[in-house]
Amino acid sequence: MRFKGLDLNLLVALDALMTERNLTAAARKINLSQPAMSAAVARLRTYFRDELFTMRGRELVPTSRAEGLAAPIREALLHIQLSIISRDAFDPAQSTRRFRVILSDFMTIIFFRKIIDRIAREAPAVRFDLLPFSDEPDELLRRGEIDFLVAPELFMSSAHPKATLFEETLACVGCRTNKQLARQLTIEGYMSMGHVAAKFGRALRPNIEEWFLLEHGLKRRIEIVVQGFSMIPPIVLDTVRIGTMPLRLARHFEKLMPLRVVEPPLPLPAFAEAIQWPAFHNTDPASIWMRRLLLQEASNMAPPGEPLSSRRRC
DNA sequence: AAGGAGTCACCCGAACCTCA
DNA sequence: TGAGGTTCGGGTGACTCCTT
Repeated sequence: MRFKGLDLNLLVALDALMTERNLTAAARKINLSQPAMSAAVARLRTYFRDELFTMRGRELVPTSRAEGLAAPIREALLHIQLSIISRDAFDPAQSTRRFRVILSDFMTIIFFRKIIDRIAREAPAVRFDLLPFSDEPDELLRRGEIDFLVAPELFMSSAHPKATLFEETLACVGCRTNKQLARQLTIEGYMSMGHVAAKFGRALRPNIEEWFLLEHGLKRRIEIVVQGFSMIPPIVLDTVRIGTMPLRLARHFEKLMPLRVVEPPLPLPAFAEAIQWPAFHNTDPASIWMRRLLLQEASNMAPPGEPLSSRRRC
């Protein structure tokens, strides 16, 4: 059977080959034998009039034509999966769905813990893979390899739908023994101290205060870079270093260790945390259910604690 | 009945490992 | 360090089965 001259099964084979980059593994993935997969590759080569894959040592390397075909094929297969195969109504109490979510340590501790507690009650068999920041979350959303990206809205592209969760502000933290934090923190004091800065992903992307400082031509002395905000409090303890982190997370750690949380001497902008999901999940009942739950919990978020002075919205 | 696609068995080349 | 054996992975031929 052919669709416009193309055997659609070949698209499944091509998708598996692009994922596995190994003919035998790709064959196993879609329940074919290795020779059958080899024959499928031959038919793909004939149809597309391109080598599609070449051998480099033991690695199967896609040609640019194969790279170009990969994304539309992935999207088409995901669309079939969501609109034809998984059309059953979503029942949270029975579902064994696994949600793959990229989010920061801040959002895991302050927000997602509540989600996990609630889901344990309402959907006990639902599972989560909470993943660290990737340098290409857009690509992962497009390929359907993650269900949600949870991040500051200003870092999100317009390529996928998104919704705002809640607003957050930044605070400076240091050890309670740090005398410079006992009085109001000045810009001079801020710039004179060593900083512990959180950066994300393999490319160590700067966070919001970094953007703000760069924009205003300010350069602080970063002595230690950590992969996540939750590393800042233990690193500044018993030192004269300071760090800048989300206020709610700072308040959380203030209860656990001798920290001092102070207002930054700069008008660091507040920022909105948001969720983003693949566009083809718009009608996926499980995704809709999860979005509703995330937004409900976000609207119930308590304010971050002692109000700091008013700030600009980012 | 014919043709296409599957499996099985085997071949070949590249990479890796071992040992003199 | 290089030769030879081993392993891994893709390709091919013969045969079978299924669909048209």
